[in-house]
Amino acid sequence: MTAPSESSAREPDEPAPDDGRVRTLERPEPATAAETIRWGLEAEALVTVFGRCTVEYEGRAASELGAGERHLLLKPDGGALVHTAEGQQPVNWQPPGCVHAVEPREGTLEVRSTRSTPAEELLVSFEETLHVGVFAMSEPDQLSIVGTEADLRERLLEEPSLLEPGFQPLAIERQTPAGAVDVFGEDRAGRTVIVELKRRRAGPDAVSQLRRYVDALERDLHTATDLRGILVAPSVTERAERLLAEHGLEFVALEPPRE
Amino acid sequence: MTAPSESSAREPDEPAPDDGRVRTLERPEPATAAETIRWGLEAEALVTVFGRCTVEYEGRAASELGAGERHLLLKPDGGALVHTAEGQQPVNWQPPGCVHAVEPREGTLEVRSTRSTPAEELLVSFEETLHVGVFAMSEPDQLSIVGTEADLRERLLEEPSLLEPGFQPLAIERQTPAGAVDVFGEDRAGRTVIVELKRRRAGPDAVSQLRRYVDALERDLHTATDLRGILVAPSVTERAERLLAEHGLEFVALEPPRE
DNA sequence: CCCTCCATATCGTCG
DNA sequence: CGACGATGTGGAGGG
Repeated sequence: MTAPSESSAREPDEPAPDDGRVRTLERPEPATAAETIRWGLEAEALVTVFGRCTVEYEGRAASELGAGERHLLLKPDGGALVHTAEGQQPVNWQPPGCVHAVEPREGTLEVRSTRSTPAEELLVSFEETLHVGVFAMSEPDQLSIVGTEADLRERLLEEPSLLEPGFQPLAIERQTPAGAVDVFGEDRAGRTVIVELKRRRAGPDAVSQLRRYVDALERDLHTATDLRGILVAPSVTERAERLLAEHGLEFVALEPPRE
Repeated sequence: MTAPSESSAREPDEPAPDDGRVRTLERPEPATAAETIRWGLEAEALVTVFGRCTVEYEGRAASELGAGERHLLLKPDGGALVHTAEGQQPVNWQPPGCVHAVEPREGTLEVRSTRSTPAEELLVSFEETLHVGVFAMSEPDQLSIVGTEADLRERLLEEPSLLEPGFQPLAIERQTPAGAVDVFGEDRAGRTVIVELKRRRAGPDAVSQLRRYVDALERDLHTATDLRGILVAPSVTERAERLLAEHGLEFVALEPPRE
């Protein structure tokens, strides 16, 4: 890795400038790193550690990862993420709510994150600590998102004829012995209609889900003949389409709104 | 945020030491930041940007996020992750395979990640760039993990009597019109057995899946009476248990091995 | 807590 | 590239 311009010299352990929101260490000694990381976690900051490390996990499953350069993210809510060069998902992690413990140990820096229910532990051992970053975070801002299944449901409720002329929605999340139905209503002829919504192309799972609700409601209402199940999604896979036909279920193409 | 020890002064834009594996910038100008980030991406390094920014996404859905301090991770494989103080998941992201573009623009630093199929774009606009990090990553190391569904299957195949005395596995991933069956075999009486495995407590979804396979194979083999469907998992939920009973399916408790 | 289900799910594998 | 199912799925909402 060749730098694009000249680098200034700064001794190991010498902290980078602290403007009150960022603090960094370059190649710190384990003891120095541990002190700064603990301080950052105490201050509810986001802490990063980059270096050569091994990772061990034990809990719902168990895993081992040999030595390599990794990027560790410690969140103020107790979450931990270990990222490698590849993949959107962290190679190892710990969910929010964990307790982070940082200890220098035999020349290495050990970061241990633990929780109970379920009992889980993540251990990241840095044999080389190349960078520590402490970043002051702002209060969380609300993410606004459109194009979800809830948006698709709103679209259908605002314009029920998108399902078919004469459709009348009567309830959302109506309970059945098999779970809650997305949209429950009646068609023009007064027949009960059960709608299962999917925000994207639907597969066999979606059909099974719809089938469960229809079965449950047929048993519950003893009205086997006058019950329709309709899958609403942008499209269906071929196997899903066959499953729908086999069980007398229907499909209506509809996309979630984009605004 | 009060530092645990004295900070040295370093001017903005003055790069931190470059030992060939880490390079950082503190409070860089947008143009300087863009240059270093481009250089880092070019070098297949992992690049981080911390600062105050807004985030916009448009693609499979669409989202907006107001200004706040966030941590951006740009991966050499083309992935992007925007992390806030909270949550294990990034608040916004882009999967691997994207093209990252970095531009200074009207006093801000814009990072844009795009891909096609599906067409998606993520735009992170930093109104304040507080830190840039460039980290040289090692080649990926294999993660070894135990306790998966595959491990549970191996356990069952090595000791078929764990299902029941006399069980004989005949195939794994046997194809049916509804998909592949986890384990396919015969019981002591010569009846066909379909096994669906779950590494953790099983819910209604797992029962539906098993039911689909049993239905498909009954139609395919025309042997409605001599076909058994067995769900193998550490445990089942109450609703799943009722669904199993309703459809004449069975349950056997078994956990994935831990070593 | 458990249960249930959505997700810009992501990821691997297979056709 | 699409389909299909596993995931240490995570996260939200309800009981």
